[in-house]
Amino acid sequence: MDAELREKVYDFIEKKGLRKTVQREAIIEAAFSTSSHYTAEELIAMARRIEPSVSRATVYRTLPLLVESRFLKEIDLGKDHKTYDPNFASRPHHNHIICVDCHKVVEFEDTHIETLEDCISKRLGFSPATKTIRIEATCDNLKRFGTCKNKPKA
Amino acid sequence: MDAELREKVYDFIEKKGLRKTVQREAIIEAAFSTSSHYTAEELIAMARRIEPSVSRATVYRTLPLLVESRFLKEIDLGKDHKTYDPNFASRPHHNHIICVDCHKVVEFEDTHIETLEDCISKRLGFSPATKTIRIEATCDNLKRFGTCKNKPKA
DNA sequence: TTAAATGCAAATTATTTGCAGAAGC
DNA sequence: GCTTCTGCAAATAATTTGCATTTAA
Repeated sequence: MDAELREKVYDFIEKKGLRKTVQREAIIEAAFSTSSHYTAEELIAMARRIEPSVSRATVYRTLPLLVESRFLKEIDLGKDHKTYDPNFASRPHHNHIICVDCHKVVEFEDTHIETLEDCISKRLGFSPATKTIRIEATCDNLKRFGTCKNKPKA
Repeated sequence: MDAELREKVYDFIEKKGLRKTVQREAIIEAAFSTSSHYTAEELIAMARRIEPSVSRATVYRTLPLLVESRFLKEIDLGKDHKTYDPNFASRPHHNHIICVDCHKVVEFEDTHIETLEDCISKRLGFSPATKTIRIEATCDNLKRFGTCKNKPKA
């Protein structure tokens, strides 16, 4: 986990008047030591590798805190469960494109989209805040081979 | 409900080899007789006003069919439940901007965004399909008055 | 010392499913 | 008549919560 980020996260914790517990430390460490997206359940497993006493409840209670801190973001990949993306600390403006078939997710940034969204928000009488763009598309594998690697049987 | 749309929906039903039942008719009628977004639970209530025998299970079984037909779309408003938007039949390319505080939702269309997304998709090796844009922002009421009408107490 | 945080297990909420009877084609 | 659909009620899955206990500050 990036040292600078770690410091920022603990600053946030402290400013909120929250306590530094071994469980929270483990969860934070786990949450930001990967660049992969994960579910709450997966984070429990990762945190327990660092500190086995971490309970499901504590992870579920810590996740909203991290989301509130803005270092972690809840993203919608169209699944039944929430997915978390730890990469907003380093790239606050990225978006996701998802293959409708193999569910491959690619992150991207684009300044034009940023600008455009600002314009649109203002035009509609809003002050832009968080933006979520999700493009669902067909990846090249599907186009070329009629199927992609991980295409579910369904 | 728009007559043209009704015909298209029943075409879809028929092409899939599905049967036309009173319950399905009521659900379809309810689903497309409003331009408001709704939850499954709300659709149950609306459909029952037309045909009281409609059960929860049938609504939950019919919703994925309508989504598959592309006339209804599941949208993510950041709630714990799914939200459905019946306006994609008339405006297939619209997007949503949501006030982070009062949860007001405004629909908008923008050709530039369309174009930009096509470019981005292709650049990343995808063929554009469904696009979801959700902008979370602060609405003017909040900016002006420090609060918006429906701001939850939380 | 004392308020906040934890683990556990039970509760909640949205959604899904098995099954026996009803109904479309 | 043969399937597909339906309602019901029970099952599931993700997440939340109450409470007694532990722990950080």
